[in-house]
This record gives sequence, structure tokens and C-alpha cells, in this order.
Amino acid sequence: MTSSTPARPPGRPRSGINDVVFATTLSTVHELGYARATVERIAAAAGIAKTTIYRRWPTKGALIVDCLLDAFGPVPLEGDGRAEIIASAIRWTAGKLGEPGVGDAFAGVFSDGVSDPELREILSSRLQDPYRLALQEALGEPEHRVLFLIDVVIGTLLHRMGMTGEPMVDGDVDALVEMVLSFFR
Amino acid sequence: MTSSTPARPPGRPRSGINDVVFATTLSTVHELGYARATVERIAAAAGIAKTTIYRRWPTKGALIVDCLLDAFGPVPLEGDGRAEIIASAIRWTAGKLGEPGVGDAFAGVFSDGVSDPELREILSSRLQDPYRLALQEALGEPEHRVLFLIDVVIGTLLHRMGMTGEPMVDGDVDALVEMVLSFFR
DNA sequence: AAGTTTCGATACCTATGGTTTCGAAACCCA
DNA sequence: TGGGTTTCGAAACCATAGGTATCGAAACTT
Repeated sequence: MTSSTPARPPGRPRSGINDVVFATTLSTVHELGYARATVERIAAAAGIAKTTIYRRWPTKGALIVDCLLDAFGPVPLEGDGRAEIIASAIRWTAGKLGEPGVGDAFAGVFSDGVSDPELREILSSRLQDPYRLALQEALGEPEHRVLFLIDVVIGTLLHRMGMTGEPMVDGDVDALVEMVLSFFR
Repeated sequence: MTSSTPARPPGRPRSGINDVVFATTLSTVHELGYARATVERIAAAAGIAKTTIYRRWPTKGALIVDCLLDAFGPVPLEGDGRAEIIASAIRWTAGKLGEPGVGDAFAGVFSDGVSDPELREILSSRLQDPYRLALQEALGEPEHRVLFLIDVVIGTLLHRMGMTGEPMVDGDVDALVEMVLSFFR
């Protein structure tokens, strides 16, 4: 059984910098905005070479997506009843998007994806699909209804951030929860 | 009374190319996407010089915003009762965003605005405010409620377009209308 | 010690937004 | 007809950003 302990591949091992890169990426995006958070600046702030980043992530978009996956983690689907699950998921999403850099980074990649089909594919398959599948199962809703739910929640929160530069205030998140529940209940 | 017929300013008059530029901009964005629809390509397709565009619009974002204002025109607020007004406004918005190039252009400037405060200001004041004010008056709703309504409608429609590359299908627009009405009724 | 892979540094290419320059064209007025 | 003023088109140009190529040094395994 040679696969139980996967043999370390030959050569110099990769240094464990992913966490540093993720953290630096978010803080750089938070400070400078998405467009001015260049890969070169992120690398410099992380104390590594730009080539090292491009050796691990093929594009800036892929880096941001991985960064967001790391920042979000799995969606908590606790609560009894669909209403509670939906409400907590919405509030969790709003909270995450409000963390420094996260909303900017999300809006930024999303924007880039508009005119970049490859990035759009990454966004859809790596970022949206896992959450969509988890929600489908937890809510017992068909795919198109969950996709609609995601459009409403993410779209509304991102539009507010994009238009004002600030995350949505709690009162409006409450309204969003109420509105979505009145439709999905 | 010399101001009744405003004297034509001296010098060579501007050629009437705005309509051509708007149409060419949308078709170019439709064919190539927002990012690849460069100002140079738009100018070439319109048969004019790039410098002529920059003489009239200070940035690409300003050009797109004017282009969208021209494409959208005033929001029709017909129908008796708030429900009908809201429903028709949502469907009108969805229809406009579905026209070739309009949705891409909208999503594109919106994206750029995420990391460009000046563009965000243009978007907010020139594009959003007029519609917001008209809706506030027609619906008798306070500012923050109308802003929330705009976040939901535009955000949802743009998220769908950004994620799939296609405008939202009628069935989902119906769902959006129903959901919004259940909250604003 | 040999082999393999990563790292950092640097130079480089390409695309894009935006500016500058300058001669030619179009208009008004005298 | 000719001077003054402004726009137009063409071209060169600049800065920034994503991404690639190269190469010597470092860090592992066997």
C-alpha cells in the first residue's frame, strides 16, 4: 500500500505561503481596491516573488477565487425549517461580504468575469456550484430556484457594495431576509 | 434679447456623431464583450478617430454611462397602483438589460466602478439618481426603500447576466416581480 | 554527490486607457 | 476673399497591468 502515505514528490517542496498570500490579497484589495491590487503589489506585500504566485495560480482571477473560497468556507446550514436555514445563510453571506476586502474582491472578480468566459466558468463551477448544491440538498429546492435565490442574495448585496462602496447595513439585510422568505416560505 | 437663439459658438461645429457612437458602442460591446470593446475599436467601427471620442467623453466609463442613458431613456411609470407600477418597471428594466450590448455594458461599467470611486460617483448621480427620484415620487416610498428596490432588481438581473452571460429568462423575471411585490405591496 | 523542483530577480511582451501634437477641414465674421 | 476659432483625423506617445521567459540559487530525495 504505497498510497496511504503519498510519497513526497521529488525536488524542492513548495513553501507554505498560501495562507499568507490569501491574507495579503484581501488586505491589499481592502486598502487599494480590486483594480489597484495588482499581482505585483500583492506579491511584494506578501514578501514573495510575482512569479511564485503565477506558478500556483494561472490568473489573477483564479487567485481571487481561491482566496474567496478560503475566506468563505462552507456555508452553515443550521436551523430547523427552511425559513431558518435561508435566513441564517443570507446573514452569513452578508457578514462574509462585509469583511474587509472580501466584498471588494468578490465584486472585482465578478466584474472581470463579465467579459471573460473562462473566468466566468471558474466562478460558476468553483465558487457558485458548491454552495448551490449544498443549498439544493438542504432546502429540497430544484436547481433553478436555488440559482434564483443566489442571484437575488449575491446580486443585491454586491450591487449595494458596488454602488456605495460600503457593505449593506443590517436593517437592509433584515429587509432582504424578509423579502426572500416571503417568497420561499 | 440675444439669448433667445443661443449664438452658435465660433469655430468648426461638432459633427453629429453621438448617435452613431452610441449605436456602435453597444454593438461592439455586444460582439466583443466589455473589456475587449476598447475605445480604439469603437472609434474605428464608428469611422471616427479615437481622439474625437476622448474630446467628448473624458473616460470610457463616462461614454458607457451616456450610452446607457441613451439606451434606457426615462422609466415608464404607467399603471394604476404601486403594484402595477413596480411590476411594469421591473419588466421594462429586464427588457432593456436584455437588449444586445446593454446588459454587458451595464455590468461592465458597474464592475469598473467597484474600484474607481470617480466612476462610481458618475454611476450613482447620472444613472441611478434620476430613476431613484422618479420612483420615489411615483411610489411614495422613502429613499432607502427605493434604493433597496433598485439594489434587488438591478443586482439580481446583473448577477444572472454576469454568471451566465445571458439575460434572465421570462419565467425568472416573473418570479422576481412576484417576490418584490410580496414585499412592497 | 546527482537529480529534480521551487524560489527570487529581472527583463520582457502585449493590451488598454488616456494624452499630446500637428496639419487639415469647417464654420463665422468682416 | 481672408483671418480667427474650433473640431477632426492621424500618429506617436506614456503609464499601468496581466502574464511569460530566463537563469542562477536554494531545498529537498535518493
